[in-house]
Amino acid sequence: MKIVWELEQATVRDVYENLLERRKIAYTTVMTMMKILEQKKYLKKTQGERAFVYAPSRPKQQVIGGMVKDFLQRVFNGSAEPLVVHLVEDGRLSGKELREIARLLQEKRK
Amino acid sequence: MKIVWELEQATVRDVYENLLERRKIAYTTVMTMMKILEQKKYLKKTQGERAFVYAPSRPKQQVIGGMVKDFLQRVFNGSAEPLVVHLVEDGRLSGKELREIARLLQEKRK
DNA sequence: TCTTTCGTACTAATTAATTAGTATGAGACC
DNA sequence: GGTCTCATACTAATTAATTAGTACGAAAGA
Repeated sequence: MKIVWELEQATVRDVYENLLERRKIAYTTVMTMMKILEQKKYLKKTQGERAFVYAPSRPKQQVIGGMVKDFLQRVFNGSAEPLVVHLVEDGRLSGKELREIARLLQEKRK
Repeated sequence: MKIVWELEQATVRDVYENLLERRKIAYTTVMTMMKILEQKKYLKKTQGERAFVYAPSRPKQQVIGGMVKDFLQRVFNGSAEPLVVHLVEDGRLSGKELREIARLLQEKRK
């Protein structure tokens, strides 16, 4: 999905070649995965010049939102606050990021 | 794991009965799972009165931290800030929680 | 036209995760 | 001692996810 989001639209070959740079994988494997993503309605395909062209069928934000929600449910029983606390306290956020978040909160709380 | 964390320590039967309240599951299934968790070093067992008693072998914070890190890596390429932004903007946080987080940030940035 | 290349559909092998059955033994109970 | 309950070890069935092979057709190139 990440790759298709990145490219906005892509053929199996596009994704295959992109993935190959990072790991050994068969062309048909990519095809199968993309077909499944299509069945699950994450991608939609249209007939291209030669091969099918796949494009995301749901906004990335929505998909990611769902994943975050699932994770939250599974690990934190659905509540977001402990996760934020964890992230803030964990030291993985730079000073700059912390400032941005603080600013965001200001906005939000108006 | 959640159940063992909750109880601090538990036998297979404890966990089994706890789970049964929420869904149908076989005793031996729970046993198998706990054995695997033990192999993976999430639980350690000691001989109890009759059955083995299992206890967490790693701090909950550490385990959850690992899960958060994995999720972050997979979904956000490892950066925490976009996730926090997402959580804050998503409307799943109450006013009270937002205030707490703001306060936390104050602390942090000192 | 013949051969090579590319793409798809269909099928299948492999691996991992989940769930559970069976044999067996130790102790409790009568 | 015989039997019932509970626990474990070992094995296995089921399901889901991942990865890939094969057959075949279209079309591009020589």
